[in-house]
Amino acid sequence: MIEVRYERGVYLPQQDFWLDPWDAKSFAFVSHAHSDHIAPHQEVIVSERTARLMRVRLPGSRIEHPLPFGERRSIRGVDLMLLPAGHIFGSAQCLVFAGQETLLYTGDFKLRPGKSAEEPEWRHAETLVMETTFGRPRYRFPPTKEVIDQMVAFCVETIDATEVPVLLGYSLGKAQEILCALEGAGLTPMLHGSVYQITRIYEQLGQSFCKYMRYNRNDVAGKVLICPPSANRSPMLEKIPRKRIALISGWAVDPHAVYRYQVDAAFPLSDHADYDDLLRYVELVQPRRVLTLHGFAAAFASDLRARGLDAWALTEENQMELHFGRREMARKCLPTNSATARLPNESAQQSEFLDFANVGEAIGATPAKLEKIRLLSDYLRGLTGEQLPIVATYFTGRAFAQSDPRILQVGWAVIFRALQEATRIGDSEFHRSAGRHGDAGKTAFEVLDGRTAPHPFSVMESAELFQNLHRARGSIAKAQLLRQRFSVLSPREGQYVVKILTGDLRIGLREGLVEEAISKAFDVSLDEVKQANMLLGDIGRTALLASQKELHSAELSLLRPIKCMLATPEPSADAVWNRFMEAAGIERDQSGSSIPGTVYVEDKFDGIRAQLHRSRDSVEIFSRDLRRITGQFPELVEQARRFDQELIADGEIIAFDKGRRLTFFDLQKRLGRKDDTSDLFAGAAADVPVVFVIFDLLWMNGRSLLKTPLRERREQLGTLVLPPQFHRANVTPARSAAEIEQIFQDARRRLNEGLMIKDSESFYLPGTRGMFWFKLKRELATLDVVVVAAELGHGKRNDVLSDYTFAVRDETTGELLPIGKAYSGLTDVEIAELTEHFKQNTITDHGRYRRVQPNVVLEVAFNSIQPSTRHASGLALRFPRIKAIRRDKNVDSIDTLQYARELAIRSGN
DNA sequence: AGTGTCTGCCCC
DNA sequence: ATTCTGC
DNA sequence: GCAGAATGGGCAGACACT
Repeated sequence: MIEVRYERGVYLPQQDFWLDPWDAKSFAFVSHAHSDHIAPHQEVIVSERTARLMRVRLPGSRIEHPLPFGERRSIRGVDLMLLPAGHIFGSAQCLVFAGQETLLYTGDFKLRPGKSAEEPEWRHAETLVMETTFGRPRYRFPPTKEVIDQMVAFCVETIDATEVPVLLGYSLGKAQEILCALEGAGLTPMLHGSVYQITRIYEQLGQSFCKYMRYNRNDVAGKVLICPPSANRSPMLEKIPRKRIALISGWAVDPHAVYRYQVDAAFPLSDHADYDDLLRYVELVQPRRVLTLHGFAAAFASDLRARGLDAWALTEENQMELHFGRREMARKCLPTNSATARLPNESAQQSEFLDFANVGEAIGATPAKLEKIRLLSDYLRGLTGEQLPIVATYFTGRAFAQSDPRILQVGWAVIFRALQEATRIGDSEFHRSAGRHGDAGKTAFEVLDGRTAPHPFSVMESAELFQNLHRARGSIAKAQLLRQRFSVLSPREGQYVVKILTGDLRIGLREGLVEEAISKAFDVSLDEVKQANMLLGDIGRTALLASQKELHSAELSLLRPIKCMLATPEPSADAVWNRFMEAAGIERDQSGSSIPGTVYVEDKFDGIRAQLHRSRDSVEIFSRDLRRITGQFPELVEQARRFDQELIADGEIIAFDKGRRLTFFDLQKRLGRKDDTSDLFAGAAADVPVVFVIFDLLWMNGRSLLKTPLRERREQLGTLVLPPQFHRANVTPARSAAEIEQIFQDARRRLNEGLMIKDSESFYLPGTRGMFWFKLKRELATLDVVVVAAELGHGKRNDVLSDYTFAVRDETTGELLPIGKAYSGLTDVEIAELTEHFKQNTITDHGRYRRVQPNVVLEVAFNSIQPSTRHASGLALRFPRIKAIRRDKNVDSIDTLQYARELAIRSGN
């Protein structure tokens, strides 16, 4: 086989011949005239057209051998032939003959036909040396015509909006391809100077184009600007106020290309072969050996080996997709490992918060979880120790850590007010924008766009902003602070400030994926990260510890809350039992151990999940989301001091008086109430007495019980002496689905909402909703109701009527009285159908909200029903959800107000 | 002072 | 809380 | 199976408005 080496260019030592070397050599083949290829070699082999282009781009003297395509020649003892490569005008492949052996070097090439490059040709060769810029399966380009149509549509729309379309493509090759693509679309291209110059040379070489103009800054209106990518963010373009920029490149298929390259649109028109064409080319050439270079060389070689070919990468530069346009740009492009790689010549000032927002956009743009994690971890890795905890917290949609007691007291009203004042937009326009999106973040982006004077916003400044918002008293002061900031933020930054304020990032990434990104970024185990985050309740601090490899310093300790174990809902005793059988079956297969046969059944309590920490001299109570609620239950704290042991107990606080369980409704009355510690037993505590029902023991006398089976935990719990106002949850063992069902029926008779069913051998798994605890609930009753109004949803449901107000009939007057609203329970398809129906059955249209003909009957389920002033019926449902669309019923057969009242009375409310 | 509006990692 | 959806 | 998004009602508290 012909020997091949690689050293900043392909080298054939037996022939002493270089192929596309970066540095000046005595004798080399130059495949095409891109500037990175045309070093001042002494003697070159080129195609005739490349020779012409090269003379313009690299003046000076050298020995040239301009060869026609398809003719075999011998030059300086090298036996070779050039073939068209289809990459750009004049681009060539080089076929080298050595005895019986041949080697085909592709240079840059593509197979799909272009309008300004020759048709590619190929020959069989034993060795194929090929470029693999797009050697990954995700780079499959759509049909060229489709891309061109999109590109033309982009230009037309932009001009219609009286803005200037700017298309970015290399001045040699890509720009001319774009020019050809625009032919016949009725558009007038205007060429950047460097593009103009090259295009003229093309014309001298016999290529013809549609009519075009040279760039003239006073005449851009209605034209399509074609510029090299380096012009993005350049002073020239900055002078054009209203423009939309599109990148024309194979990298456009990356879902986050728009954010990475800071453009408004991106179209995948490439002069390189895509993944499928790379594979196809290998099949056409039928080589015995393949050597890959550029782009994803290693990955592509590995794919070929998986197909049984002898294939190896000549370089290991696998990061090329980060350097836009590879070699041509690589020299000018800053090296970067971040997801925010930018085109060269970016404006000098950089905003850290904009980086953060752009990473968020990139994460939101890809649906793939692993890609999200990769983007985030790359970004986190590049942050300072000061920034890291702040930004990690932002990515969970919070301004402050979970365990941080600070709250912002900033909601929609304050945000909208601040936006409106910052932009001085009139009410009607503002509400039109807000109404169109149903998403505060998007509204912020839209209204801020072009109405602010952005300047850089650092991560630390953003932390100060949130701190100040927290400190400010009153919605007016908060709105004022926000307004000041909005007016100096870019729209994207404003959008992300709003996203954090509303706690809704909506980029398909929440705490779980942030944990994974931290694990990946700092090369620590995911378990350790989760463990530390659970213990600290602070993802930012967790990230910082991870970066310092200090995660082990977080430990389970008394007086620091841990996440609680959750139960998976199941609709029937059979379903629950089957789950246990499945789990036991799997376990038996693996370990040979026997099925436990017995599960623990407890009442499900309708109160507040709570965690009691009792140390030698203090007591704390935490809610299920780790908030400290000690102050709300002073009498429980007082009683808890009587425990003999130090312990952490898991349980439920329920309203309880005179030996009788009260409802959640009763408990709620004292929940938000502020307690006056000087008057412990006077107010709220006396009003609504509570008890703490303990059902699990997590820690006792210095020992963690998390990895002790439930059976043993319950045994220990059984030995505790309980102070007044502390109860122990009863456990009933069950050995079959029928037994569970029996216990469930009993619970029902006691008007209990359901059961908890637990694997007696399971460990306590904080924060997980696993296959060890289940909850069994069933509706007491359902109501048949009729929809009287429909509203547009939010986020991705912004265009559908997904939110329904429904009514029952008052028998005495015949009136339809609203009793609740629901969205939950319908599939997207059903929502789409109902949207269509309601649009055609609208009585009055108030924009986002419309009253509709009462002709759709829903069966709704609910957790409880109680008196309320919210709806005209005087009743309200807790956790309403749609069970079914009752197409078999009409408005005459819905349930009555009288029946609903009966249900409310029967359930004790 | 009385009423109305908004908010809450609200609680479920 | 609940439910559906995409991975 | 998991994680995420998009939805429900109700209370007390804090402030704004009149």
